[in-house]
Amino acid sequence: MSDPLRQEIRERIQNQDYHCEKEYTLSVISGKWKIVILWHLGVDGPHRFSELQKLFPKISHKMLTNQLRELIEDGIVHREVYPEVPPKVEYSMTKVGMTLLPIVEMMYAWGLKRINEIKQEL
Amino acid sequence: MSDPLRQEIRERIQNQDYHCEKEYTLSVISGKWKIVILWHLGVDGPHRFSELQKLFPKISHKMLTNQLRELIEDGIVHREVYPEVPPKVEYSMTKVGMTLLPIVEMMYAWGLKRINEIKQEL
DNA sequence: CCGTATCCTTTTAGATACTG
DNA sequence: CAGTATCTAAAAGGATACGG
Repeated sequence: MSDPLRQEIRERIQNQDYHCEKEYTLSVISGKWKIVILWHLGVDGPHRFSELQKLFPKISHKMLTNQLRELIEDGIVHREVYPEVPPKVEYSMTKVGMTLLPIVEMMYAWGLKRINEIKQEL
Repeated sequence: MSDPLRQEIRERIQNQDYHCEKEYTLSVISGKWKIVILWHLGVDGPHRFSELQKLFPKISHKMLTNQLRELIEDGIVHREVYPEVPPKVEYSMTKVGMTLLPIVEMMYAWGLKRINEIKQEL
């Protein structure tokens, strides 16, 4: 397992600690590569593991595996294994995952606006 | 400095790498305590350092300092020092910071809905 | 092709003590 | 009261090798 924030939030939910709704959402989308993964899966459709690797050349094998596993655990991403040789595995957004897209889009819009403001200031 | 994601995104912006708008937004609000800090400053108004400490008993002094400094660097939070003895320092949301609140609110709504769904499944 | 396990280096964050 | 510096323990993440 990786992210301790995720762990803690999940424990708090188990313990009926209901003051962490925002943190829960953040814990789902935090992680260096998660929103770009969500973006590609949500907008462009399903991707194989190796396709994601090509999209993000700098991500390590281990990191990609971890990010995907956490997204699956959180019900955001679905993993489909095709019984072929060599194996084929496809990752796609779940219904729940799709409901996150508006937030990602708002984040995109805010970031775009803010980056432009920063450029003005330089 | 702390968060390497923040560092990297800032470098990419400096280098005119404009494919990181979503990541920029995420980098601003990520950090274990930032959204709760934003929530309190945005909804309840300015707070002193010691007041924030009382709100989050588990946060360490160092962590709170770091989170606040990063939020200030990103133009989200304003720091006002009053020339008194003993010193009084107040933190408040900037105009830019206030524009983040709708995203935080969406995250709250999504988290609330999702946590309830998860409870149903148990 | 896809995923896991191990090793090892780097980074993180708490505790503590100190300054204006 | 507010903030900094140092030290230390824990954790993350890359590289690599191996298994299905």
